[in-house]
Parts: sequence; structure tokens; C-alpha cells
Amino acid sequence: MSRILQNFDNRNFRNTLIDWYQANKRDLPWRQDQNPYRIWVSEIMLQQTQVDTVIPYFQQFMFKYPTLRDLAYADEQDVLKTWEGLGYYSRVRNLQNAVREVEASYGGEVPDDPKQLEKLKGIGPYTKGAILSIAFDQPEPAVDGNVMRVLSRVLKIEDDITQPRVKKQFEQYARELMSYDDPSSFNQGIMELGALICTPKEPMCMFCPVQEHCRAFQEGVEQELPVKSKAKKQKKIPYTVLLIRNERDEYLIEKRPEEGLLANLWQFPMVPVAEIGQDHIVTWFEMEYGIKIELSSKQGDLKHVFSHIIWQMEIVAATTSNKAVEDERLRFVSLQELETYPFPVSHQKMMPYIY
DNA sequence: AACACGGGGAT
DNA sequence: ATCCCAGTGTT
Repeated sequence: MSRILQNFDNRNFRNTLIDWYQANKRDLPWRQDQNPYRIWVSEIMLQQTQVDTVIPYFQQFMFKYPTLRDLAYADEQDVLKTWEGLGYYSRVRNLQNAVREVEASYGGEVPDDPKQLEKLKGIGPYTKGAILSIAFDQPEPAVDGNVMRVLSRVLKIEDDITQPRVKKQFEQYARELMSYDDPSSFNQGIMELGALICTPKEPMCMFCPVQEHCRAFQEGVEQELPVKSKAKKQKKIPYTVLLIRNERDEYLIEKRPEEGLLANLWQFPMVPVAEIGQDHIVTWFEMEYGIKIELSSKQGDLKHVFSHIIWQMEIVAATTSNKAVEDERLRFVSLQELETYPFPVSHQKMMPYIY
């Protein structure tokens, strides 16, 4: 047993937590049953994303792709359209890759074996534990940010939780604390506690079922935990976004590369002005895309913040006499057709500037 | 171990 | 406007 868990009333903590969870758990769409596919989809959506954001996406996704097989045979662009606005789009591309693998190698049944599960794209240590415990009642830890926050306070652990080795430590503690009677309620209970009571700021310790077990509360330092090093700040990148209209009132859109940021989503063409220079936009555009354009007027400025960069976008209206395009990446589309393509939120913000 | 990869919410 | 939230893949 870890030194840190000596003198810790593990059994009482675990039972109290599970009882609290049974009595207070939220009625969420993915808690209706133990269908492994539904649990899996919900856990992918919940990565880096809050419950309230996920709920409508989950409903829509299940409506369109009710079974693993439906998702396996779906068109990737349609799947991306369903994910549009949820962010971290590689999550859903990996998910579709993984369900196709399950279809091909496991007869369409989600494997209940840790080794097979973790080989699937998009399933890391957390999601593996979540699926195994929630869908299959297996005693595997599922350590997410909630769990690290709760345990850092309960056990008063002052290590920097952004460090990979510290996360491994938390997985070890979670494994030692684990309930073998009800792993699902144990894992979901810690996460639920982190979401509802043991919140990042102003935790509601007065309502906490495991208050008497919490070393941070006893010492009044719950607000100081967990310890996290600060993220470095984002680099700003200036772009000129071109809203290019032809004589048929169609707009030029471009498919982003199949790897990297916002992969395979569509956008209005963007010129990296820092590299190209304000005065060379038109010539650069013709060289890059083979289309002659004429700039008409500046429509406004928009900022879009990602976790690692900031796009500073100047919106410029332009016209062209082209009606067709050679370039595979490009398409002229009507306002109506525009709505059927998956766009990142950064470019959904352009819609009001379309005239 | 460090970095890429979205978007939403609170203050 | 600024800070907080936080899993997986790649290198």
C-alpha cells in the first residue's frame, strides 16, 4: 500500500462516496443503460468538454448513429457535421476509426479486455478505465481532472498534476481506493463529486459527503489544491479571411488538410498575412489557388482563441468572375449548400458578414 | 516530457 | 479582456 494511504479510512470513504453518488447522481442521457457503444461515445465527447455542452451533441449523435455499426458505415463528412462546434475534431475521426476496427476485428462488439481496448484510436488510460468500469463493471481506475482534483484535496497531494508522472501516481491511488463491489459507482462517484461539490473554485465543503476524510479541508487548504503549473500563453497569428463571391452569388470555400488543426473541416480561404504581406494577397491567392480575385471592402475583425494559438482575422469581401474551380480543395457553394458543410466555430462567426 | 489539438464558461 | 477547465496522439 502507498505510504499516503496509510491511516486513511479507505473502506468508509469508498462506501460513503458510493452512497452519496447513488442518491445524488444526475440523470444524464448516457446513464440510461450500460450499452458500451453509448458509454464510449459519451466518454469521448466528455474529454475536455463539460457535461452541459455535451448533452445536446450526444442526443443528436445517437439519433443519427444509434449503433456502432451505423457509425462505422457513416460518411466522415456527415460525422464531422454532427460534431461541428464540439471541438477537438480528431476525437471523432479517431472514434470512427476505432468503431471500424471493432467492426472488422471484434465482430462489432466493444471488447471488454483492457489490452484490446487501449489499442483502439482515441482510447487512452482514462477512457479505457471509464468504459471498463461503467459498461463492464470492471475495477479499473478512470482518472480525469475531477478525480485528480478530488484526490489531491482528500489526500492533500501537492505535486503538480500537469506532470505525466503525477497522473500515474493518481492512477495508483485510485486503484488502491477502488471498490470491487461497484467500480462503476466508485469511478462515477468521484467524478460527480468533482463536478458538483469539489469544484475547482469555491468548493462546497459544507455539503461534501467525504468532508471528514478530506485532509485539505481539515487544514483549510482546499482552495490551494490541486497544484498546477500555468499553461504558456498562445501565439497570435494574423490572417485575412476572404469572402469571395462569384456572379452566381456562390461563395468560395476550402477544405482544410486531412491532418493537423481542424482537419477536414471547411473554411473561407485564409491568407497568412504575416508571411505573404498585406499588399500581395491577390497575387498570392492566384498563385496558390489559380483564381483571380478582386478585393472589395473590409467587413470587420474577429478573434478566435484556441488552446495553443490565437487567430486574429481581418474579414475582407472579394469578387471573382470564376464559376468553376480546378483545385480539389475548393468549391463554389450557394448560401443553402454552405450549411451542409462542417465549419469550425471560428468560421461560423463569418456568417453575419456574408452579404 | 513537451507540445498539438477546440470551445465554453466565470469573473 | 483574462483566466480556468483538461484526455489523447505525436514527437
